[in-house]
Amino acid sequence: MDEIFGKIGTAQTLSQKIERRIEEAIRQKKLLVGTKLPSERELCEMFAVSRTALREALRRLSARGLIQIKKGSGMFVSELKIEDAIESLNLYYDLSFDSDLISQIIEVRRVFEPEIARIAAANRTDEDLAALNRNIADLADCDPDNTQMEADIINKFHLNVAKATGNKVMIISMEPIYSLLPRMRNLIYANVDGEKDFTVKAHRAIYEAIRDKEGEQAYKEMAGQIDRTLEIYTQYLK
Amino acid sequence: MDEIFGKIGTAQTLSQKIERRIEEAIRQKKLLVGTKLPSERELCEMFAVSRTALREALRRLSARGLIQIKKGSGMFVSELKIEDAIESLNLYYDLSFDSDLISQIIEVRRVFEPEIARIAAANRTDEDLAALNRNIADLADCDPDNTQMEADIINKFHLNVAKATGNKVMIISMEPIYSLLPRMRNLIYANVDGEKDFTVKAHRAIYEAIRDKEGEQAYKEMAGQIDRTLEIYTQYLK
DNA sequence: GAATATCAGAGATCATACAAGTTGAAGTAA
DNA sequence: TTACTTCAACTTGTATGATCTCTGATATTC
Repeated sequence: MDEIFGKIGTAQTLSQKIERRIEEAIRQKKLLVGTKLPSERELCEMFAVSRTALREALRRLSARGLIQIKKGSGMFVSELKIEDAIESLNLYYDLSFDSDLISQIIEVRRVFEPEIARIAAANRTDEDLAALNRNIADLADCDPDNTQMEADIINKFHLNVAKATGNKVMIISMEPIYSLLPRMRNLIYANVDGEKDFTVKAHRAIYEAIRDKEGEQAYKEMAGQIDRTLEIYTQYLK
Repeated sequence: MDEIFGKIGTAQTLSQKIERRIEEAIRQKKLLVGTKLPSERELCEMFAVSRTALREALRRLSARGLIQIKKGSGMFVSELKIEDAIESLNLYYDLSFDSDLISQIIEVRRVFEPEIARIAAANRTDEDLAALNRNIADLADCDPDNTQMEADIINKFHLNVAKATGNKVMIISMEPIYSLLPRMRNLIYANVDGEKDFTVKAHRAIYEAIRDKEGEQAYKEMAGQIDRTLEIYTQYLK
Protein backbone atom coordinates (compact mmCIF):
# COMPACT_ATOMS: atom_id res chain seq x y z
CA MET A 1 0.00 0.00 0.00
CA ASP A 2 2.88 2.27 0.75
CA GLU A 3 3.68 2.64 -2.90
CA ILE A 4 0.60 4.77 -3.37
CA PHE A 5 2.13 7.58 -1.42
CA GLY A 6 5.70 6.93 -2.44
CA LYS A 7 8.07 9.74 -3.18
CA ILE A 8 7.27 12.11 -5.94
CA GLY A 9 9.91 14.50 -4.74
CA THR A 10 11.85 17.00 -6.75
CA ALA A 11 14.02 14.09 -7.73
CA GLN A 12 16.14 16.24 -9.97
CA THR A 13 16.09 19.68 -11.41
CA LEU A 14 15.26 20.38 -14.97
CA SER A 15 18.84 21.08 -15.88
CA GLN A 16 19.88 17.78 -14.34
CA LYS A 17 17.35 15.95 -16.46
CA ILE A 18 18.75 17.59 -19.55
CA GLU A 19 22.25 16.71 -18.46
CA ARG A 20 21.30 13.06 -18.06
CA ARG A 21 19.61 12.90 -21.41
CA ILE A 22 22.65 14.17 -23.23
CA GLU A 23 25.01 12.10 -21.11
CA GLU A 24 23.03 8.97 -21.89
CA ALA A 25 23.19 9.72 -25.59
CA ILE A 26 26.94 10.00 -25.37
CA ARG A 27 27.29 6.87 -23.26
CA GLN A 28 25.24 4.91 -25.74
CA LYS A 29 27.31 6.23 -28.61
CA LYS A 30 24.31 7.86 -30.18
CA LEU A 31 26.46 10.95 -30.15
CA LEU A 32 29.93 10.12 -31.35
CA VAL A 33 33.10 11.90 -30.40
CA GLY A 34 33.64 14.97 -32.52
CA THR A 35 29.97 15.37 -33.34
CA LYS A 36 28.82 18.94 -33.30
CA LEU A 37 25.79 19.43 -31.12
CA PRO A 38 22.87 21.53 -32.33
CA SER A 39 23.16 25.14 -31.28
CA GLU A 40 21.80 26.31 -27.95
CA ARG A 41 18.70 27.79 -29.54
CA GLU A 42 17.95 24.60 -31.41
CA LEU A 43 18.42 22.46 -28.33
CA CYS A 44 16.11 24.77 -26.40
CA GLU A 45 13.38 24.12 -28.90
CA MET A 46 14.03 20.39 -29.00
CA PHE A 47 13.95 19.99 -25.24
CA ALA A 48 11.34 22.73 -24.88
CA VAL A 49 13.23 24.49 -22.12
CA SER A 50 14.71 27.90 -21.58
CA ARG A 51 18.22 28.75 -22.52
CA THR A 52 19.13 29.18 -18.87
CA ALA A 53 18.25 25.63 -17.93
CA LEU A 54 19.86 24.23 -21.02
CA ARG A 55 23.07 26.16 -20.56
CA GLU A 56 23.46 25.04 -16.98
CA ALA A 57 23.20 21.45 -18.12
CA LEU A 58 25.82 22.12 -20.76
CA ARG A 59 28.11 23.79 -18.25
CA ARG A 60 28.02 20.68 -16.10
CA LEU A 61 28.74 18.41 -19.03
CA SER A 62 31.70 20.51 -20.06
CA ALA A 63 32.94 20.63 -16.46
CA ARG A 64 33.00 16.85 -16.56
CA GLY A 65 34.85 16.80 -19.85
CA LEU A 66 32.10 15.22 -21.94
CA ILE A 67 31.66 18.13 -24.26
CA GLN A 68 33.77 21.02 -25.35
CA ILE A 69 32.26 24.45 -25.83
CA LYS A 70 33.87 26.83 -28.25
CA LYS A 71 32.67 30.36 -28.12
CA GLY A 72 31.54 31.54 -31.49
CA SER A 73 31.65 28.18 -33.17
CA GLY A 74 29.70 25.59 -31.26
CA MET A 75 29.66 22.63 -28.92
CA PHE A 76 31.26 19.30 -29.64
CA VAL A 77 31.23 15.89 -28.08
CA SER A 78 34.74 15.46 -26.83
CA GLU A 79 36.73 12.37 -26.14
CA LEU A 80 36.86 12.01 -22.39
CA LYS A 81 40.54 12.36 -21.65
CA ILE A 82 42.20 10.34 -18.96
CA GLU A 83 43.46 13.58 -17.49
CA ASP A 84 39.91 14.85 -17.10
CA ALA A 85 38.79 11.65 -15.47
CA ILE A 86 41.72 11.76 -13.10
CA GLU A 87 41.35 15.45 -12.34
CA SER A 88 38.73 14.94 -9.68
CA LEU A 89 40.71 12.13 -8.11
CA ASN A 90 43.63 14.51 -7.89
CA LEU A 91 41.41 17.06 -6.22
CA TYR A 92 40.24 14.45 -3.78
CA TYR A 93 43.76 13.46 -2.89
CA ASP A 94 44.68 17.11 -2.71
CA LEU A 95 42.03 17.81 -0.13
CA SER A 96 42.95 14.83 1.99
CA PHE A 97 46.68 15.25 1.78
CA ASP A 98 48.42 14.43 5.03
CA SER A 99 51.31 12.37 6.32
CA ASP A 100 49.01 9.39 6.63
CA LEU A 101 48.30 9.57 2.94
CA ILE A 102 51.99 9.70 2.15
CA SER A 103 52.80 6.48 3.89
CA GLN A 104 49.77 4.84 2.33
CA ILE A 105 50.94 5.90 -1.09
CA ILE A 106 54.34 4.45 -0.48
CA GLU A 107 52.79 1.22 0.70
CA VAL A 108 50.72 0.98 -2.47
CA ARG A 109 53.71 1.71 -4.63
CA ARG A 110 55.80 -0.85 -2.77
CA VAL A 111 53.23 -3.50 -3.55
CA PHE A 112 52.19 -2.57 -7.06
CA GLU A 113 55.21 -1.14 -8.79
CA PRO A 114 57.49 -4.14 -8.67
CA GLU A 115 54.74 -6.19 -10.28
CA ILE A 116 54.29 -3.48 -12.86
CA ALA A 117 57.99 -3.56 -13.61
CA ARG A 118 57.80 -7.30 -14.11
CA ILE A 119 54.97 -6.99 -16.62
CA ALA A 120 56.68 -4.09 -18.33
CA ALA A 121 59.73 -6.25 -18.87
CA ALA A 122 57.56 -8.75 -20.68
CA ASN A 123 55.54 -6.34 -22.81
CA ARG A 124 57.73 -3.30 -23.43
CA THR A 125 58.06 -2.06 -26.99
CA ASP A 126 61.10 -0.35 -28.44
CA GLU A 127 59.33 2.97 -28.13
CA ASP A 128 58.75 2.38 -24.43
CA LEU A 129 62.41 1.58 -24.08
CA ALA A 130 63.46 4.74 -25.88
CA ALA A 131 61.25 6.84 -23.61
CA LEU A 132 62.70 5.24 -20.50
CA ASN A 133 66.21 5.69 -21.80
CA ARG A 134 65.52 9.37 -22.40
CA ASN A 135 64.30 9.73 -18.82
CA ILE A 136 67.49 8.19 -17.53
CA ALA A 137 69.62 10.51 -19.66
CA ASP A 138 67.62 13.53 -18.53
CA LEU A 139 68.02 12.48 -14.95
CA ALA A 140 71.77 12.17 -15.30
CA ASP A 141 72.04 15.57 -17.00
CA CYS A 142 69.79 17.31 -14.55
CA ASP A 143 71.18 19.93 -12.23
CA PRO A 144 71.59 18.20 -8.84
CA ASP A 145 70.31 21.29 -7.07
CA ASN A 146 67.12 21.34 -9.07
CA THR A 147 65.21 18.83 -7.01
CA GLN A 148 61.97 19.91 -8.62
CA MET A 149 63.07 18.85 -12.06
CA GLU A 150 64.74 15.75 -10.71
CA ALA A 151 61.52 14.63 -9.07
CA ASP A 152 59.55 15.35 -12.23
CA ILE A 153 61.86 13.22 -14.31
CA ILE A 154 61.72 10.36 -11.87
CA ASN A 155 57.94 10.48 -11.90
CA LYS A 156 57.92 10.38 -15.67
CA PHE A 157 60.17 7.38 -15.58
CA HIS A 158 57.84 5.49 -13.29
CA LEU A 159 54.82 6.47 -15.33
CA ASN A 160 56.59 5.27 -18.45
CA VAL A 161 57.23 1.94 -16.81
CA ALA A 162 53.50 1.66 -16.22
CA LYS A 163 52.85 2.59 -19.83
CA ALA A 164 55.28 -0.09 -20.95
CA THR A 165 52.95 -2.74 -19.53
CA GLY A 166 50.62 -1.90 -22.40
CA ASN A 167 47.78 -2.11 -19.93
CA LYS A 168 45.55 0.94 -19.92
CA VAL A 169 43.96 0.06 -16.61
CA MET A 170 47.36 -0.13 -15.02
CA ILE A 171 48.16 3.40 -16.18
CA ILE A 172 44.89 4.84 -15.02
CA SER A 173 45.27 3.23 -11.62
CA MET A 174 48.74 4.63 -11.07
CA GLU A 175 48.50 8.04 -12.70
CA PRO A 176 46.72 9.82 -9.83
CA ILE A 177 49.30 8.47 -7.45
CA TYR A 178 52.21 9.73 -9.52
CA SER A 179 50.59 13.12 -9.83
CA LEU A 180 50.84 13.46 -6.07
CA LEU A 181 54.52 12.68 -5.89
CA PRO A 182 55.70 16.21 -6.69
CA ARG A 183 54.05 17.37 -3.49
CA MET A 184 55.75 14.66 -1.50
CA ARG A 185 59.09 15.65 -2.89
CA ASN A 186 59.25 18.69 -0.69
CA LEU A 187 59.01 16.46 2.30
CA ILE A 188 61.03 13.53 1.15
CA TYR A 189 63.96 14.96 -0.70
CA ALA A 190 64.34 17.97 1.52
CA ASN A 191 66.88 16.31 3.77
CA VAL A 192 68.67 14.22 1.20
CA ASP A 193 71.93 15.39 -0.28
CA GLY A 194 74.42 14.01 -2.69
CA GLU A 195 72.57 10.82 -3.39
CA LYS A 196 71.81 11.57 -6.97
CA ASP A 197 74.42 9.21 -8.34
CA PHE A 198 72.81 6.42 -6.43
CA THR A 199 69.37 7.38 -7.71
CA VAL A 200 70.56 7.39 -11.29
CA LYS A 201 72.24 4.03 -10.87
CA ALA A 202 69.16 2.48 -9.31
CA HIS A 203 66.88 3.67 -12.07
CA ARG A 204 69.31 2.59 -14.73
CA ALA A 205 69.27 -0.89 -13.24
CA ILE A 206 65.48 -0.96 -13.54
CA TYR A 207 65.73 0.22 -17.10
CA GLU A 208 68.27 -2.42 -18.04
CA ALA A 209 66.24 -5.22 -16.54
CA ILE A 210 63.22 -4.10 -18.55
CA ARG A 211 65.34 -3.74 -21.64
CA ASP A 212 66.68 -7.29 -21.26
CA LYS A 213 63.20 -8.61 -20.52
CA GLU A 214 64.39 -9.87 -17.16
CA GLY A 215 61.06 -9.72 -15.34
CA GLU A 216 62.29 -11.05 -12.04
CA GLN A 217 65.24 -8.70 -12.01
CA ALA A 218 63.02 -5.73 -12.85
CA TYR A 219 60.78 -6.69 -9.96
CA LYS A 220 63.69 -6.78 -7.54
CA GLU A 221 65.25 -3.53 -8.68
CA MET A 222 61.97 -1.69 -8.48
CA ALA A 223 61.25 -3.11 -5.05
CA GLY A 224 64.70 -2.04 -3.89
CA GLN A 225 64.18 1.47 -5.22
CA ILE A 226 60.92 1.91 -3.40
CA ASP A 227 62.27 0.38 -0.23
CA ARG A 228 64.90 3.05 -0.34
CA THR A 229 62.30 5.78 -0.76
CA LEU A 230 60.42 4.37 2.17
CA GLU A 231 63.60 4.39 4.23
CA ILE A 232 64.29 8.01 3.45
CA TYR A 233 60.77 8.95 4.28
CA THR A 234 60.75 7.07 7.57
CA GLN A 235 64.05 8.67 8.47
CA TYR A 236 62.65 12.08 7.68
CA LEU A 237 59.62 11.58 9.87
CA LYS A 238 61.75 11.05 12.95
CA MET B 1 61.26 35.94 -29.80
CA ASP B 2 58.21 33.82 -30.27
CA GLU B 3 56.95 34.65 -26.83
CA ILE B 4 56.25 38.19 -27.98
CA PHE B 5 53.46 36.94 -30.16
CA GLY B 6 52.43 34.09 -27.92
CA LYS B 7 48.82 33.26 -27.34
CA ILE B 8 46.66 35.90 -25.85
CA GLY B 9 43.57 33.88 -26.49
CA THR B 10 40.30 34.19 -24.72
CA ALA B 11 42.07 32.97 -21.62
CA GLN B 12 38.94 31.96 -19.82
CA THR B 13 35.36 32.96 -19.56
CA LEU B 14 34.02 34.97 -16.71
CA SER B 15 32.23 32.00 -15.23
CA GLN B 16 35.44 29.99 -15.31
CA LYS B 17 37.24 32.71 -13.40
CA ILE B 18 34.56 32.65 -10.77
CA GLU B 19 34.77 28.89 -10.61
CA ARG B 20 38.52 29.03 -10.06
CA ARG B 21 38.24 31.63 -7.35
CA ILE B 22 35.81 29.57 -5.33
CA GLU B 23 37.67 26.36 -6.01
CA GLU B 24 40.91 27.89 -4.80
CA ALA B 25 39.23 29.07 -1.63
CA ILE B 26 38.05 25.55 -0.96
CA ARG B 27 41.41 23.98 -1.80
CA GLN B 28 43.14 26.35 0.56
CA LYS B 29 40.63 25.57 3.27
CA LYS B 30 39.53 29.17 3.42
CA LEU B 31 36.09 27.73 2.95
CA LEU B 32 35.64 24.74 5.20
CA VAL B 33 33.40 21.79 4.60
CA GLY B 34 29.86 22.53 5.69
CA THR B 35 30.23 26.27 5.35
CA LYS B 36 27.20 27.96 3.90
CA LEU B 37 28.04 30.17 0.96
CA PRO B 38 26.48 33.62 0.62
CA SER B 39 23.32 33.58 -1.44
CA GLU B 40 23.42 33.96 -5.20
CA ARG B 41 22.41 37.59 -5.04
CA GLU B 42 25.07 38.39 -2.48
CA LEU B 43 27.77 36.61 -4.44
CA CYS B 44 26.74 38.51 -7.54
CA GLU B 45 27.38 41.76 -5.75
CA MET B 46 30.64 40.57 -4.24
CA PHE B 47 32.06 39.35 -7.55
CA ALA B 48 30.30 42.13 -9.45
CA VAL B 49 28.92 39.78 -12.06
CA SER B 50 25.52 38.79 -13.32
CA ARG B 51 23.57 35.93 -11.84
CA THR B 52 23.91 34.07 -15.12
CA ALA B 53 27.68 33.94 -14.97
CA LEU B 54 27.70 33.19 -11.29
CA ARG B 55 25.17 30.39 -11.52
CA GLU B 56 27.05 28.68 -14.31
CA ALA B 57 30.16 28.68 -12.19
CA LEU B 58 28.20 27.20 -9.31
CA ARG B 59 26.71 24.55 -11.57
CA ARG B 60 30.18 23.41 -12.54
CA LEU B 61 31.35 23.29 -8.97
CA SER B 62 28.36 21.23 -7.93
CA ALA B 63 28.85 18.94 -10.93
CA ARG B 64 32.33 18.27 -9.61
CA GLY B 65 31.04 17.61 -6.12
CA LEU B 66 32.73 20.55 -4.43
CA ILE B 67 29.54 22.23 -3.35
CA GLN B 68 26.04 21.09 -2.71
CA ILE B 69 23.11 23.22 -3.77
CA LYS B 70 19.87 22.88 -1.87
CA LYS B 71 16.92 24.54 -3.42
CA GLY B 72 15.20 26.82 -1.00
CA SER B 73 17.88 26.73 1.64
CA GLY B 74 21.27 27.57 0.20
CA MET B 75 24.64 26.39 -1.05
CA PHE B 76 27.16 24.55 1.08
CA VAL B 77 30.75 23.49 0.74
CA SER B 78 30.56 19.73 0.62
CA GLU B 79 33.10 17.11 1.47
CA LEU B 80 34.33 15.69 -1.80
CA LYS B 81 33.15 12.10 -1.68
CA ILE B 82 35.24 9.30 -3.05
CA GLU B 83 32.27 8.24 -5.10
CA ASP B 84 32.16 11.64 -6.79
CA ALA B 85 35.85 11.53 -7.53
CA ILE B 86 35.55 8.05 -8.96
CA GLU B 87 32.41 8.84 -10.95
CA SER B 88 34.29 10.29 -13.87
CA LEU B 89 36.75 7.42 -13.90
CA ASN B 90 33.78 5.11 -14.14
CA LEU B 91 32.48 7.10 -17.05
CA TYR B 92 35.84 6.89 -18.71
CA TYR B 93 35.99 3.14 -18.36
CA ASP B 94 32.39 2.93 -19.45
CA LEU B 95 33.14 4.71 -22.69
CA SER B 96 36.16 2.60 -23.45
CA PHE B 97 34.61 -0.72 -22.52
CA ASP B 98 35.64 -3.54 -24.81
CA SER B 99 37.02 -7.06 -24.64
CA ASP B 100 40.51 -5.66 -24.53
CA LEU B 101 39.64 -3.76 -21.39
CA ILE B 102 38.23 -6.89 -19.80
CA SER B 103 41.41 -8.86 -20.14
CA GLN B 104 43.41 -5.87 -18.94
CA ILE B 105 41.25 -5.63 -15.86
CA ILE B 106 41.75 -9.27 -15.09
CA GLU B 107 45.48 -8.85 -15.53
CA VAL B 108 45.50 -5.97 -13.07
CA ARG B 109 43.43 -7.88 -10.57
CA ARG B 110 45.64 -10.92 -10.92
CA VAL B 111 48.64 -8.82 -10.00
CA PHE B 112 47.20 -6.51 -7.37
CA GLU B 113 44.57 -8.46 -5.49
CA PRO B 114 46.73 -11.21 -4.04
CA GLU B 115 49.00 -8.52 -2.60
CA ILE B 116 45.98 -6.73 -1.28
CA ALA B 117 44.79 -9.91 0.38
CA ARG B 118 48.17 -10.33 2.02
CA ILE B 119 48.07 -6.83 3.48
CA ALA B 120 44.46 -7.28 4.52
CA ALA B 121 45.45 -10.35 6.49
CA ALA B 122 47.92 -8.24 8.41
CA ASN B 123 45.75 -5.20 9.06
CA ARG B 124 42.15 -6.41 9.16
CA THR B 125 40.02 -5.33 12.09
CA ASP B 126 37.19 -7.31 13.62
CA GLU B 127 34.71 -5.11 11.80
CA ASP B 128 36.36 -5.92 8.48
CA LEU B 129 36.13 -9.56 9.34
CA ALA B 130 32.46 -9.31 10.20
CA ALA B 131 31.73 -7.61 6.89
CA LEU B 132 33.57 -10.29 4.97
CA ASN B 133 31.81 -13.00 6.89
CA ARG B 134 28.47 -11.45 6.05
CA ASN B 135 29.39 -11.43 2.38
CA ILE B 136 30.22 -15.12 2.52
CA ALA B 137 26.93 -15.89 4.24
CA ASP B 138 25.00 -13.84 1.71
CA LEU B 139 26.76 -15.58 -1.10
CA ALA B 140 25.88 -18.99 0.28
CA ASP B 141 22.24 -18.01 0.78
CA CYS B 142 21.89 -16.36 -2.59
CA ASP B 143 19.63 -17.92 -5.20
CA PRO B 144 21.96 -19.77 -7.60
CA ASP B 145 19.94 -18.56 -10.57
CA ASN B 146 20.32 -14.93 -9.58
CA THR B 147 23.70 -14.36 -11.11
CA GLN B 148 23.23 -10.61 -10.83
CA MET B 149 23.03 -10.71 -7.06
CA GLU B 150 25.76 -13.31 -6.86
CA ALA B 151 28.14 -11.09 -8.78
CA ASP B 152 27.24 -8.09 -6.65
CA ILE B 153 28.01 -9.97 -3.48
CA ILE B 154 31.31 -11.20 -4.80
CA ASN B 155 32.28 -7.68 -5.78
CA LYS B 156 31.42 -6.43 -2.33
CA PHE B 157 33.58 -9.14 -0.84
CA HIS B 158 36.56 -8.10 -2.90
CA LEU B 159 36.01 -4.44 -2.13
CA ASN B 160 35.82 -5.29 1.55
CA VAL B 161 39.13 -7.07 1.30
CA ALA B 162 40.61 -3.88 -0.10
CA LYS B 163 39.02 -1.92 2.73
CA ALA B 164 40.52 -4.32 5.25
CA THR B 165 43.98 -3.17 4.23
CA GLY B 166 43.16 0.10 5.99
CA ASN B 167 44.79 1.87 3.09
CA LYS B 168 42.61 4.55 1.53
CA VAL B 169 44.72 4.77 -1.60
CA MET B 170 44.31 1.06 -2.13
CA ILE B 171 40.55 1.40 -2.03
CA ILE B 172 40.46 4.33 -4.38
CA SER B 173 42.68 2.54 -6.84
CA MET B 174 40.54 -0.57 -6.92
CA GLU B 175 37.03 0.84 -6.60
CA PRO B 176 36.61 1.90 -10.23
CA ILE B 177 37.73 -1.51 -11.32
CA TYR B 178 35.22 -3.28 -9.13
CA SER B 179 32.48 -1.03 -10.36
CA LEU B 180 33.04 -2.40 -13.83
CA LEU B 181 32.73 -6.01 -12.82
CA PRO B 182 28.94 -6.15 -12.94
CA ARG B 183 29.14 -5.45 -16.64
CA MET B 184 31.66 -8.21 -17.13
CA ARG B 185 29.46 -10.67 -15.34
CA ASN B 186 27.14 -10.94 -18.30
CA LEU B 187 30.03 -12.13 -20.36
CA ILE B 188 31.86 -14.18 -17.83
CA TYR B 189 29.26 -16.02 -15.86
CA ALA B 190 26.92 -16.54 -18.75
CA ASN B 191 28.26 -19.97 -19.60
CA VAL B 192 29.04 -21.19 -16.14
CA ASP B 193 26.64 -23.50 -14.36
CA GLY B 194 26.57 -25.29 -11.07
CA GLU B 195 29.89 -23.97 -9.88
CA LYS B 196 28.50 -21.91 -7.07
CA ASP B 197 29.60 -24.33 -4.39
CA PHE B 198 33.10 -24.03 -5.63
CA THR B 199 32.90 -20.24 -5.66
CA VAL B 200 31.64 -20.14 -2.09
CA LYS B 201 34.36 -22.50 -0.96
CA ALA B 202 37.08 -20.48 -2.67
CA HIS B 203 35.95 -17.20 -1.13
CA ARG B 204 35.57 -18.80 2.26
CA ALA B 205 39.16 -19.94 2.03
CA ILE B 206 40.26 -16.37 1.37
CA TYR B 207 38.19 -15.20 4.29
CA GLU B 208 39.67 -17.76 6.64
CA ALA B 209 43.21 -16.91 5.68
CA ILE B 210 42.56 -13.25 6.37
CA ARG B 211 40.81 -14.12 9.60
CA ASP B 212 43.79 -16.18 10.76
CA LYS B 213 46.21 -13.49 9.64
CA GLU B 214 47.88 -15.92 7.30
CA GLY B 215 49.16 -13.43 4.74
CA GLU B 216 50.86 -15.90 2.49
CA GLN B 217 47.85 -18.17 2.44
CA ALA B 218 45.54 -15.25 1.67
CA TYR B 219 47.81 -14.34 -1.20
CA LYS B 220 47.65 -17.82 -2.65
CA GLU B 221 43.93 -18.25 -2.27
CA MET B 222 43.22 -14.91 -3.89
CA ALA B 223 45.59 -15.66 -6.73
CA GLY B 224 43.91 -19.01 -7.25
CA GLN B 225 40.48 -17.41 -7.32
CA ILE B 226 41.46 -14.89 -9.96
CA ASP B 227 43.26 -17.48 -12.00
CA ARG B 228 40.02 -19.34 -12.11
CA THR B 229 38.15 -16.25 -13.26
CA LEU B 230 40.74 -15.77 -15.96
CA GLU B 231 40.31 -19.36 -17.04
CA ILE B 232 36.56 -19.04 -17.33
CA TYR B 233 36.93 -15.88 -19.28
CA THR B 234 39.48 -17.32 -21.65
CA GLN B 235 37.31 -20.34 -22.16
CA TYR B 236 34.34 -18.13 -22.91
CA LEU B 237 36.21 -16.16 -25.52
CA LYS B 238 36.86 -19.23 -27.62
C1' DG C 1 0.66 22.94 23.53
C1' DA C 2 -0.01 21.34 18.95
C1' DA C 3 -1.52 21.72 14.47
C1' DT C 4 -2.01 24.95 10.86
C1' DA C 5 -1.36 29.10 8.04
C1' DT C 6 1.55 32.67 6.57
C1' DC C 7 5.58 34.74 4.87
C1' DA C 8 10.40 35.87 3.78
C1' DG C 9 14.34 34.19 1.57
C1' DA C 10 16.62 30.74 -1.08
C1' DG C 11 17.48 28.59 -5.60
C1' DA C 12 15.08 27.29 -10.42
C1' DT C 13 13.25 28.67 -14.53
C1' DC C 14 11.93 31.74 -18.16
C1' DA C 15 12.18 35.52 -21.67
C1' DT C 16 14.66 39.07 -23.76
C1' DA C 17 18.44 41.85 -24.97
C1' DC C 18 22.99 42.76 -26.12
C1' DA C 19 28.21 41.69 -26.31
C1' DA C 20 31.76 39.25 -28.49
C1' DG C 21 34.05 35.54 -31.06
C1' DT C 22 33.99 32.55 -35.58
C1' DT C 23 33.04 31.42 -40.04
C1' DG C 24 32.39 31.64 -44.72
C1' DA C 25 30.64 33.84 -48.63
C1' DA C 26 30.27 37.92 -51.30
C1' DG C 27 32.70 41.70 -52.97
C1' DT C 28 36.88 44.15 -54.50
C1' DA C 29 41.38 45.25 -56.27
C1' DA C 30 45.51 43.59 -58.41
C1' DT D 1 42.05 34.32 -61.93
C1' DT D 2 43.95 35.28 -57.50
C1' DA D 3 44.53 37.32 -53.22
C1' DC D 4 42.70 40.15 -50.00
C1' DT D 5 39.01 42.73 -47.57
C1' DT D 6 34.65 43.32 -45.81
C1' DC D 7 30.59 42.03 -43.82
C1' DA D 8 26.57 39.48 -42.56
C1' DA D 9 24.97 35.54 -40.28
C1' DC D 10 25.90 32.45 -37.35
C1' DT D 11 27.80 30.86 -32.64
C1' DT D 12 28.39 31.18 -27.40
C1' DG D 13 28.90 34.63 -23.30
C1' DT D 14 26.87 37.98 -20.17
C1' DA D 15 23.30 40.91 -18.21
C1' DT D 16 18.71 41.93 -16.37
C1' DG D 17 14.20 41.42 -14.43
C1' DA D 18 10.24 38.78 -13.59
C1' DT D 19 8.05 34.69 -11.86
C1' DC D 20 7.79 29.96 -9.80
C1' DT D 21 8.71 26.65 -6.26
C1' DC D 22 10.82 24.90 -2.23
C1' DT D 23 12.43 25.53 2.69
C1' DG D 24 12.45 26.99 7.26
C1' DA D 25 10.99 30.06 10.70
C1' DT D 26 7.42 32.79 12.53
C1' DA D 27 2.78 33.82 13.60
C1' DT D 28 -1.85 32.28 14.18
C1' DT D 29 -5.59 29.49 15.53
C1' DC D 30 -7.81 26.03 18.05
